[in-house]
Amino acid sequence: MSQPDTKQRILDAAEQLFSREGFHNASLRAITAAAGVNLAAVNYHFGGKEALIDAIFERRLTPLNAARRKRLQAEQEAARREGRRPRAEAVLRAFIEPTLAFRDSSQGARDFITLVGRALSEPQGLMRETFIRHMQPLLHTMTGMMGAALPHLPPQAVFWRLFFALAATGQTVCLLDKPLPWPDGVAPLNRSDDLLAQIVPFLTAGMEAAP
Amino acid sequence: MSQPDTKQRILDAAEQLFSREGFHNASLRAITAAAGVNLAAVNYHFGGKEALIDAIFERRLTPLNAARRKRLQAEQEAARREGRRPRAEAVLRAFIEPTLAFRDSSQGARDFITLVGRALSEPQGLMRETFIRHMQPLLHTMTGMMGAALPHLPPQAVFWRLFFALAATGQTVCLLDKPLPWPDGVAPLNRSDDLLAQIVPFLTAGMEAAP
DNA sequence: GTCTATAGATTGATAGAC
DNA sequence: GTCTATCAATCTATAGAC
Repeated sequence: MSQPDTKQRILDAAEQLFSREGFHNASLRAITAAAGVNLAAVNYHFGGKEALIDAIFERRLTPLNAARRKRLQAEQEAARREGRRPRAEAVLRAFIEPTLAFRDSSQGARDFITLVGRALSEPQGLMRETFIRHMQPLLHTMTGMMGAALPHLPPQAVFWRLFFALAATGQTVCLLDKPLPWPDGVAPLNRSDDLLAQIVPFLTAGMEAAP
Repeated sequence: MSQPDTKQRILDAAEQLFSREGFHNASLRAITAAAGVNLAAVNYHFGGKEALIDAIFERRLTPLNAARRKRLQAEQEAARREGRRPRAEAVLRAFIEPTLAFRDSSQGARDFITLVGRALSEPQGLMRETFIRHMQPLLHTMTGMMGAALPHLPPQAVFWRLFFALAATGQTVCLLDKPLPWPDGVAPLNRSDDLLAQIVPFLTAGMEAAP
């Protein structure tokens, strides 16, 4: 590879343009121009426009979900060692805190979060299916731990409350990365620890509400 | 108008195709073919492809937000009459119940909900701005009532908790209209009263959590 | 108001030189 | 691996007959 980072440059540009303009509205000409590579490079290195989607999600979600899983396993281990159940708040934090750290890490990460919002808003299609495929094992683990944390709740209720909590978290993180008409005197919660301090009590109370 | 419902037929088809394929990926050819009208009819009746967006959101959000506002005013009036504060749960229900009734009303309504999800997932653009413009006055009213319902909370906390609650509601309603890999033994909550019974306690507990 | 025909621009992909 | 040149398909929008 005479240009050893051509593939990464293309992924950076595609991530940014797919998230800002949408997959269909971001042309290969715009992507390759932003990446500073030749128009034909996408087809040479990836095989086509659609193959960029897999590569983008793979690159971001593999390390992010590994960080989340590590946090889940730490709580699992701590609960076992201390002879207690896992805590609902810890399970939520194991998902949210790595998410916010990821979001704070780069503009490319913030673009990727916007792209995740687009992926989930599609009724079907490659982006949506790729994202779901990458998330499913982690969500399965989280559901199990949440059931252990809330043993008095019916499994159906556990599942749906976790669904609501992750929907709120995901939509909030996505919306924070976009311009919104904030009312007077309300700060946009740009600092991750401020957001954490607001959302964790909200979600924890929801998870632990009386049935 | 020799074809008095040409405009409505176009709106129906555009709503369905914009929500399923995305704005840029739904061509005027596909829309006019689905509507059974001529290709040139969109430009004649609306002036262009982008003008369809305004017409679609206007047609759906005007009656839906009127129903929500009516429910808010009923709670406002009941609280005044009984000399109490508005209830957080009633404010939430004033938003959610008309939403679910709307969703149950037709396939076109479900398509529109998917389209709202797309509108919010865009970082900018006509769809996003049109939706926000239609929602802002109602959200302002809801924020004020939620502040009256939770007078012990700082206004910042009231705002953000309502934000989380609406993010969870919106994302949940959007996701329910799309195929998801439901785990074994979990029903998709297709019945609106089942969803209501699960989500209202979750959100109410979050809104009323200790600060 | 509806229709055909078409202009004018843009797209993803690829063949072939280097 | 990179680049130019180009093909074939698609798009929105519009001119003009009826």
